[in-house]
Amino acid sequence: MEIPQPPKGTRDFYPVQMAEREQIFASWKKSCIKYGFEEFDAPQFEHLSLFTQKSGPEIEKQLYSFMDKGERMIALRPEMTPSLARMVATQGANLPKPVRWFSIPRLFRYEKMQKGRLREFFQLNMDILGIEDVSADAELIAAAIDMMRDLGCDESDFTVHISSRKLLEELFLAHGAPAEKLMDIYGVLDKKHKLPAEVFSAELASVIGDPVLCDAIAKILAATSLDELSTMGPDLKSVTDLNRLFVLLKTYGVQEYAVFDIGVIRGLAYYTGIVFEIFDKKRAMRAIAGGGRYDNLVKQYGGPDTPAVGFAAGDVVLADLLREKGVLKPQPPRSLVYIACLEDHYPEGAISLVQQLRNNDISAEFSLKPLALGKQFKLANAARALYVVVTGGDEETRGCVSIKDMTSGESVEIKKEDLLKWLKEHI
RNA sequence: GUGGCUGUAGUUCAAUUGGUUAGAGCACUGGAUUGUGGUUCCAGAUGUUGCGGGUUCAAGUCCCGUCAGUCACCCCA
Repeated sequence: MEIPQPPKGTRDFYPVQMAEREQIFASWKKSCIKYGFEEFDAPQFEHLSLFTQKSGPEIEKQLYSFMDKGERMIALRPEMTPSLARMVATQGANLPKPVRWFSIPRLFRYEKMQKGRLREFFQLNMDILGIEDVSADAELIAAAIDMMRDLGCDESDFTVHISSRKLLEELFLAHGAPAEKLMDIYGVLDKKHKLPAEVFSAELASVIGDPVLCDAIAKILAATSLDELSTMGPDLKSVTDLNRLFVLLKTYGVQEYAVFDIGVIRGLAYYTGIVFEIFDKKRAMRAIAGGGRYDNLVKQYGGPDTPAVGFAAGDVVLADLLREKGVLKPQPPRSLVYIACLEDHYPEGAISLVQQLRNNDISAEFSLKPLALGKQFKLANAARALYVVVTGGDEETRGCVSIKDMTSGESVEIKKEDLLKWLKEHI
C-alpha cells in the first residue's frame, strides 16, 4: 500500500517541527505584547472579491479559489491585510485609535515552490492604524527589530532596509518623469539588487526612453544616503519624514539595524509612503519581513479615511535563518516527571502518584505496559523527563520513593508523602 | 508558466561507471541487563531502486515519457 503524499508546498509538523514553530510563535507573541499590540484573527477563507478588489483580477491565478455550494466565489486567504482592512472598515469610527493589532495567520498561495516559499505558511502581521505621523512608522520598525532580537538575532544577522514610495514619486516627478511611467520605473528598480549594473541601466533606459531623464533618474537611484539626495533637488517632505524616522530609530536605540536603501520597492503593492524590508546580513535569502505605509486601503474597502502602517514576517525564511544560526532550542520535556514502578507494583502504584502530580499541574507519565526498570528509564529519556520517581520494592516497605535527577544522575530517597513538596521545590 | 539538477530501506547516503544474491551509518525492535537511562556490545526486520515504456545476452546505472522533490527565472500581496 502506497503512503499518500501531502499536497505540494505543504508541511507536516511532527512534534519536533511543532516545537520549533511554537518557539517562534511564542517569541512573536511576547514581542507583540511587549509593544502593546492585541491579537486578532479572521476567517481562513474570504470572498474572492476581497482580494481581487485590492490586487486586481490577475491575483486569482496565484491563490486557492473555488465556488462553494451556494455558488459564491471563495478564496483561501493569501494575506492578512485585506481582512484587517475589512474589519477596521466595518467598525468605522467606533474603533479607538490608534489600533495596534497583531495576528499570526495561516496563509495559502498557489505558487511554484522554491527556497523560502511554500504554498501554506504562517506570517506574523503587526499593524498600527489611525496615526498619520512618521512616529507610527518608527514604532512599528522598532517593534519589527525587537521581534528579531527576541528570537535571538542581532545586527550581525539582519538589517532593515528603508525607503519611501512617496520619496521616489516626488523625486521622479520633480525631475520631469511622466506620472504614467512611475509604475514601470518601480518595476525595474525592484530588480536593482538582482541585476548586474549594465543590465539594470539598459532596462531603465528602455523603460524611460528620454536619455536626459534617464540620466537624471539613474543618478537618483545611485544615491546611497539621504544627504546625497537632499543635494540633488528641492526640499521634499518625504526626505524630511525619512530623516525624522532615522532620528526616531536612533532614540529607540536601534539605529545600527536601519539603513536607507532606495532599492526597496515592495513589489507593486498598495504602499503609499515609507516601505521597508528586513534582510539577512549576507542577503542570501528572500526577505525575512516587509512592510510599509498603506494610507488608502481602509478607505478603499469603504471605511473611514484611516492612515495605516504594518509589516508581515513569514515563518519559512525566518526558520531557515534561525536554524542556520542554531538558536532553535531542542524540544522541551514531554513530561517533567516519569513514574517508574517495579513490576510487582504495576500499575496501581504508579497511577495514584501520577494523578497526584497531574492534579498539581506537574506533567507526569508512566509506562502503560509492564517493563523492566531499565526499560522504564529509557522511556523516561524518550519523554525528556527531568526526574524519575521509582516506586515499589524496598522503598515501598519503608513508605518511601526514590527520585533520580536525570541530568546529574544522582538519587535521593524521600518519604512518599513528601514527594509533591520535594518536586515543587526542585522543578 | 519557463528552464537546470535529483529520485535506491523509515531517514541520510553507497553500489568498482552496463555485469552474478543492491550495501552501510543513523533510527527502530529484541537481547547482554528481573532495582536505574544517556555511552558500549550482539542480534533482527525493512526494497517492485518513484512509476511506465524502450535499448541490451544483461539496466539502480543508458534512452523516452510521466510523477515527485529541489533550485533559479516570472511573480512575490
